[in-house]
Parts: sequence; C-alpha cells; structure tokens
Amino acid sequence: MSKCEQCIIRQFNSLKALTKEELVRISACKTSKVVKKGETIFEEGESLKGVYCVRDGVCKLTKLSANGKDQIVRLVVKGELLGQRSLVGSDTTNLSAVALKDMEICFIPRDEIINDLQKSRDFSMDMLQNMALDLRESDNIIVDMAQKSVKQRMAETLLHLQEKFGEDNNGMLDLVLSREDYANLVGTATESAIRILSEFKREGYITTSGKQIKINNIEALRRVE
Amino acid sequence: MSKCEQCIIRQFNSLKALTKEELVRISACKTSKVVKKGETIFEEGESLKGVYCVRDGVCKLTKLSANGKDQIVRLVVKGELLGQRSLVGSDTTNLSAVALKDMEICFIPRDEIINDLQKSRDFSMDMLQNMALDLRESDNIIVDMAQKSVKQRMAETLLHLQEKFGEDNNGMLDLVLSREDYANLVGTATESAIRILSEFKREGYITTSGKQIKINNIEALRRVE
DNA sequence: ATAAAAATATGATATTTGTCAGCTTTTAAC
DNA sequence: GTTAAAAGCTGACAAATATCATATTTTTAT
Repeated sequence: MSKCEQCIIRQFNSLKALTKEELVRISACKTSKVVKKGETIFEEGESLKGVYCVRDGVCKLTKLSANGKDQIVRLVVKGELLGQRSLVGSDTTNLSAVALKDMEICFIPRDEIINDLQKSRDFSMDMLQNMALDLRESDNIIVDMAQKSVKQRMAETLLHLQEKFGEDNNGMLDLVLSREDYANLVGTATESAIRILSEFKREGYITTSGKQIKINNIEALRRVE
Repeated sequence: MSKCEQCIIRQFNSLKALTKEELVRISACKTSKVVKKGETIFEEGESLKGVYCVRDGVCKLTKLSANGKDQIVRLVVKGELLGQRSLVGSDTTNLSAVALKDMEICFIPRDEIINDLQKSRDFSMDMLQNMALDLRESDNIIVDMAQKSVKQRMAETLLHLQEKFGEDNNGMLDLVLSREDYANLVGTATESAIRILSEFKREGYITTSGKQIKINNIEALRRVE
C-alpha cells in the first residue's frame, strides 16, 4: 500500500499541512479502496467514522429531496477530501456520495486524525479556509437556484464543468454525466434538462455524441438568459 | 464602553473560547456601533477588515443576482458573529449585510484577533464547527431552492422564522419583514410572495396586521405542497 | 394635516417548467 | 447477435410562476 508521506495527492488538500511524522502515522492506519462508477461511498444519514482522500476519480454529493429527486450539491474530485465535516461535528452526514467515475480513495479513521486537526495549526487553518470557500460557493449556488432560469443554470453548469474538468483529446468535456445527473445538478426535471441540451445543440452551442458533450460556443453559453 | 470579558453575548459565539486575557486585549481595540434598521453594515465586494459581534438586533446577508434582485442568503442574529470568513481568507466579501432591526454591533479588527484564531485551539475549533453547521444549512437550502415549490418554501420560511425569532406578546412573529424581504428570502417575485401570504391568510394558516404576521396553524404550514 | 412616495394587494396574461405518454436509441445481459 | 432494460428524446398539455397594469393602503416628508 502506498505511503501518505510520499503521496503527491496530499499537496492538493489540507493534509499538506501535516508534518512527515504525522503523515507516517496516518499512513499506517489508512485503508485504500477502489470504488466503481455508480457505487455509493456513503449514504445520507450515516455517521462517518473518518475522512476520505480522493486519489483518483470524481464523485457527486447528493441529497434526497421530499419529492424523491436527488439534488447534486457538490462534486468532489481527485485531490480533495471527502467527508471533512465528519472531523468537526459528530452529526451524521446530510449527503450521500456516489462515484461518477471509477475512484481510488483512502480512508483515514477519525480517531487517528482528530488529534492532528486539534494540534496542527496549519492543518486546522487550511480546513477553515476550505470550508470558507465551500461556503462562499454554496451561497452563490443558492442565489443562482433562486434567481436564475433553468436554461441559465444549465449553461453555467456546462461552463463550470468545462472549467473544472477540462476537455479530452477530442475536445469533449472530460466528465461524462447522464442527463439525469445534469438535471440533478441544475435542479430540474430530467426531461427539461434534455430539452435544454437539445436546444443548445440546435443553436450550435454544444455538440453531443452519446453522453459526451463538447462545448463549441462559450460566449453564447455565457449570454444565455 | 462595555468590556468584552464581561459581555454576556460572547457566550453565544466562538469568542467564548477565548481566555480572559485575550478578551481584555480585544476589548481594548474593539469599537461599538449602533446601526439603524435599513442601514448597511457592509456591501458585497468590500474587503472586510475584521469581524462584527452582534450585541443586539438582526441583519440579513444578501447577494445581488444578475436580474437585479437581492437574494437573502442568511440572517444573522444577536449573539452571532458577522463576517467570520474575513478572518480566514483575504477575499472580498461576497455578501452585503443590512440591518432588519436597529442593531448594536462591536467591530473587532482582523489584525487584533487573527493571532488568537491561530493560537487558540478552542477558538479555531469552534469556528470550524460553526462553519460546518453553516455549510450543512446551506446545502439544505440549495436542495429546497432546487426542488421545492415557492409555496412550500414560503411555508418553511415562516416556520423557520417562528422557530428562530419566536413570538411577541401578541403572538406575532418577532421579526418584522417587508413583503419584498419575504420574496428575497424565498427566492421569488414580490407579487408571488404577497399572493401566497394572502392565500395562507385566506386559508387561516396565518393572520396579518400590517407587516406583522401571526402563525395560527403550524401543522397546516408543514403540510403545504 | 396633507401630499407624495412607498408598500401592499389583486387581476389578467405571458412565460417557464413540470408531467405524462409514447417513441427511439443506446446499453447491458444472455 | 438477439433481446430486454435503461436512457434519451419529443410532443401535448397542465401547473407554477413571473410580469405588467392598476388599485388601495400605509408610511413618510413637509
């Protein structure tokens, strides 16, 4: 099993703030796991016993709403920590995590890392900064959800994904989502999501090939109202 | 000017984690201010130079959306800290703060408290916990905005305000908001907010007297779809 | 006290979005 | 490769919500 203190991934999250000694100790108690696309990492209501470090892949954090639809609240990508809040409070998690690509994740038990959080100033400051950013991001999403049209949200979602995941060799968005996932990200009915993507296609803003999407006209998407 | 170390308000926020010595020092550099209802404390895009401790009153945190409407993202009440994130990052604030009642607030300069944040484990842990709770709350709001009807959101808003602010002697909700503020909380047009409140009134769920609202039927509001 | 301004209220209508039904394409299983 | 299941797509319609117009009430300024 690979060693945390040699793992390059930690540079991308709060674990970078830990010393070599702390990492060695964590490395000894962590467990690695492969999660296949579509598999669930944890479920809303579970009490998390630690935090995951995402070595590879992407997952969605979703919450089931009263009408039976999942809303995707955030995407967690390679390099990021998953379930950070379990280190802070003792509440059960309010979100489910489901892999969108095959993933490789390391699980660090709460008990092993909680002391580092409390003792390492750098570590806790970094977590604080991440949470502040997440919070800012969430505020923005709330405003968008409340004030923008579904079409606008879809356009922004595409641009956002393009920025976060980039393109593959063929210029396709380097994250493949089902239409249902798009709907759950945007907060609309699946049919509406499909309709809007079809419209963007008709207008030439995007091209699709199966589930894959290529963005052709960023400016036009930015102008969508 | 009153002294932080004797101020009962600090019990309600992260400042409770500071020692008497730290509080004495902060007390020496803080400034108190009275803010009248409707006045702005800070504006979206400003760079905050510190954090406010709310001694009395309530304010709304809003963000202007592209269509020119303000969305209310959160309410900050007596006892809470305002602008916490300014302590963490160096970004400008993404929200505006406007008083909903006359307020009494204390301003603590960033430079004076930032060391405490980095040195006091209890203080930073408490901030971390608060942010984690805010984040959970924000996630819930995102889901509600995306998946629930305007009527449902209005019903929940009323229940939420009732819980957070309670009632006055006459059983009226102890926070007076304009119809526009209700609309901006719920994320809808002012006319729609008014219409729905009228409907709730017609159904007997609430009674109104000018801007004041009294909740008569909690169960019915919970059942709204 | 009065006039002007702002907030509240409501109807009519347009627009957006959701729902349901049915059809086609893609994917997965055997 | 064939078949069943799932996902994608589209049209028709219904429901929710926004917008515009206008009336009424309340608040504010003088």
